[in-house]
Amino acid sequence: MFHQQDHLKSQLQDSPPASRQLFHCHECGKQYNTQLGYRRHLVAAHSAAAGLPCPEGAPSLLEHLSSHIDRPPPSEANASATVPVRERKYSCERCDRRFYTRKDVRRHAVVHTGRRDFLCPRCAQRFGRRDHLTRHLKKSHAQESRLMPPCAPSTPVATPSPAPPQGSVKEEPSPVACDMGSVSKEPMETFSRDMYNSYPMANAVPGMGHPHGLMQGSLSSSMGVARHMPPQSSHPHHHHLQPPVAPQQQPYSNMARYQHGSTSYPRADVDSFLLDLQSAPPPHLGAVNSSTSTSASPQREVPGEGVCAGSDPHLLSRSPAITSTELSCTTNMDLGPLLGFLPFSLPPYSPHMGMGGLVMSYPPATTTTSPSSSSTGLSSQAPGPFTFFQPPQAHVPQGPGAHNHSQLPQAYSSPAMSTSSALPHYYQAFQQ
DNA sequence: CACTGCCTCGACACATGG
DNA sequence: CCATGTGTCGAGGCAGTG
Repeated sequence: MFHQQDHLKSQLQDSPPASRQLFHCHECGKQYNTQLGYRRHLVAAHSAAAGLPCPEGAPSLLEHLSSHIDRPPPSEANASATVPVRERKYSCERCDRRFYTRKDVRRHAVVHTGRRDFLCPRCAQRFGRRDHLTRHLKKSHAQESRLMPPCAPSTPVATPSPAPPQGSVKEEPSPVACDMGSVSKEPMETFSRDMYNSYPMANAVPGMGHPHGLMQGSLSSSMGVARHMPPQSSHPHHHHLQPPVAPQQQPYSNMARYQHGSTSYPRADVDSFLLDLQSAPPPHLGAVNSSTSTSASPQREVPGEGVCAGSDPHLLSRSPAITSTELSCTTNMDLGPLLGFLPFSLPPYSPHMGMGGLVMSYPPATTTTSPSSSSTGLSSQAPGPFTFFQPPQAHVPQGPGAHNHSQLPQAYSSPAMSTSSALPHYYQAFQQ
């Protein structure tokens, strides 16, 4: 019936996934980065010409589809005679929404909890579901991912963590999922895991209202990305581990988290977050130790990370100090060692730095002039923990083009060195 | 049955041109 | 300023797998 859709379907199947493929409109030659964009174009521009109009007279595809609501598909019309009509017999206790399966209800719970345990290692954006993060990585960071050297999946390096990755909390998926371990089928994903694994982050702080909402620290570690606690948490622990970053960096990382504030984050959430920025206490490792040692388990990500770290030449080439730190981090949350190995002193805490979330920053020099500093292409994007922690002086405002954007994940670029063109508008809004 | 991931749609934000 | 086009994300449906 919908020739265009069939066409699209076949085209999608032919297209390699996980890459930023283009969707070409054979009618007008237009290209789209997303399937949705292409489909919308088809519906809007070629539906009439292609004979898409529904036989029933629906003016648009969407309207046509809506006409089928509560009606079995034509192909199943006959079968429906013998198959009882499905009903949404599982309802959400908090909103009375109904679903076809219980797992859908559980997954739906995230809507109420507001938890966003899946953090993008590249832009610090958070997602409530793993598949959302996966999709985000594929869509938004596909190109960056391709620069990453594939992580040998068959190279078992790290000792699998005994702790089940996500099992503790079923109703509310633990942040652990961030390890992306199960998603590591592509270079990009491999990179993600690397990001997660380098350093454990301070996690749940007692009384923070995030019992299991541990931001598996590993993620932010190598990337220097702050693993933000869910909005509910009024005391982000990420400030426990505060790398010396330019004042603007933190706002940026936080900002990324709220880039879709209007829809993704309730106003209150944003407000509370801003409050955190202003009231965040100086990094305090002690708090981290005491609070994290019993809670969550950043270690959970260890397995995935270990694998990557072990198989990734880039990671192997890192400083031994880092390696040892990582190892220690995998077993406990004591961040003392973590900070101890830092080659530089942490900058004095400043409210302007916001919650000390770890923020990844690319050293202007290394990222722009020596992408090959490390043995792998990944180096240019994931130069290693040390490179992410830039001495304050490194963040000197630079003119546009001061660094090569094509080789860097824009999101990771230090705001200080980022030009207005390097970041989406909503990112820029946070750079003030 | 639970977990995972893909597909799809709706909503929103942003960019651009009139 | 507004309309339009496009990209992205939240969320639900559902199939595959163990």
